[in-house]
Amino acid sequence: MSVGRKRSFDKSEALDKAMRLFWENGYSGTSVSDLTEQLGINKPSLYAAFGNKEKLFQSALERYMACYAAPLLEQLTIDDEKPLAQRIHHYMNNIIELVSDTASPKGCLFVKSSCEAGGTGVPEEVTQALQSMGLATQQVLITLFDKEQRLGRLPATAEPKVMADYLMSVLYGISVLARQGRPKQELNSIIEMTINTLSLQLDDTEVVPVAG
Amino acid sequence: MSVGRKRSFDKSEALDKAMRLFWENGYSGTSVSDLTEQLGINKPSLYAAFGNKEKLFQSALERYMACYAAPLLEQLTIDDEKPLAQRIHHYMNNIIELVSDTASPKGCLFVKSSCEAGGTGVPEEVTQALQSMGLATQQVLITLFDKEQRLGRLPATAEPKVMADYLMSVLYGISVLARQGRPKQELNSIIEMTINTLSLQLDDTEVVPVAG
DNA sequence: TCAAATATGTACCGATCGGTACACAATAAC
DNA sequence: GTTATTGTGTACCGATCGGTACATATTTGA
Repeated sequence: MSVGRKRSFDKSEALDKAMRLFWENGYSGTSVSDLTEQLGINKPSLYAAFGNKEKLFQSALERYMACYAAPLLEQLTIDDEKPLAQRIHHYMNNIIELVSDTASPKGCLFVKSSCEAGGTGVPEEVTQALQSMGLATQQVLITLFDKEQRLGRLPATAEPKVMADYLMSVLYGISVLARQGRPKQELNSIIEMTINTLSLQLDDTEVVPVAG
Repeated sequence: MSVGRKRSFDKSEALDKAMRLFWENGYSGTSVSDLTEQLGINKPSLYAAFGNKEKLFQSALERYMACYAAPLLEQLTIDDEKPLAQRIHHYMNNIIELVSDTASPKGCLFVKSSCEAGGTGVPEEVTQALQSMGLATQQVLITLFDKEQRLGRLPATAEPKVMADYLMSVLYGISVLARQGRPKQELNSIIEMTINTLSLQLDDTEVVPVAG
């Protein structure tokens, strides 16, 4: 065992509470006093356990991606016996559940943080971490579409990168709408149109408008 | 004429600078000292001219919507001799120019503020104003699609509200991607897929040319 | 039992926060 | 000129910011 006094709080639970605070109020909108009050611990304990406000935010962000975003993305890429359109539909449904869940703050912590980042209010390292996460997600989607294309499930004319960016933009937009308070039902109707677009890329027999 | 000493600065120019500061750093990320320093005026002058930080932000937000968002939306709804798909393509192009303009902060002030709002860091009145603005924009788009449908340019099965929400989600997502630093060229490719989706609603059989 | 190591609680640090009191400067009506 | 009115500049307010010094409380290893 380790030497010294035992920590009197659950570090994982504390990190979860911190994540939700940042999720609700953002990086600049969440003070260290807010955190210590909500986590039920003192400042020295917080700084000893998590470093400082910036590192705590980084940890909270990583927890969010690992616990919320990554599992959905993994399910999308792994479960490959079902048709791609069906998996994307399911994926988008899960995202909408996440960003409009009444038990959590509205919207997506990653999208919210990405919008807040870039200015002087957010440390440069955080901005860079967010950018890396965004590009990593994009790469996963590109790899997915690329694989489907190699398997002959997408026409040779399909562009995996464009499809990935398109899907991300719709999902990001849905997160913003959810943050604005739009009900889940309204967001769900957006899925259908998106699937239609991607279905065009999935099936050649559909009518595909071509620029001319 | 009015009595008293003349204001030594241009109120409109000052509001423009304030808007850009909020656009770059957000509401919580922008301090009154940041504002006075950038605007080149003293605190009492700022408070006399704009009330307080919250009212200044409201004014900056209204200026943004009036000078940037509204003109593009108006052009979309007024210029009705061209095909709808073409007008939407042009509208989305304009939005991308706006959110990735090198002369302004990346992204959209409205989207950024909407994501920041909802928590304790942003005054309740600001959150409500943002919500109203979002619903107003949605209503303009719904009215547009509704009108096109009544004119027989959209099939009776089209759902104006769903189309409006879909378009807004893509545009919001594009703003987030722009804030993350994605280059303009990558964002432009998203337009094509979106137009394809909306073209399905426009015409089931005819090929709709998509010109840049 | 005692020393080393780690956590907690209090109390505090300098800096900055949003906002203002007050003296003074400028302008217009009389 | 006088007076009323309005903007400017300085200097400051209490509150809060992120962060820490230090004494005390536990815990393990020796």
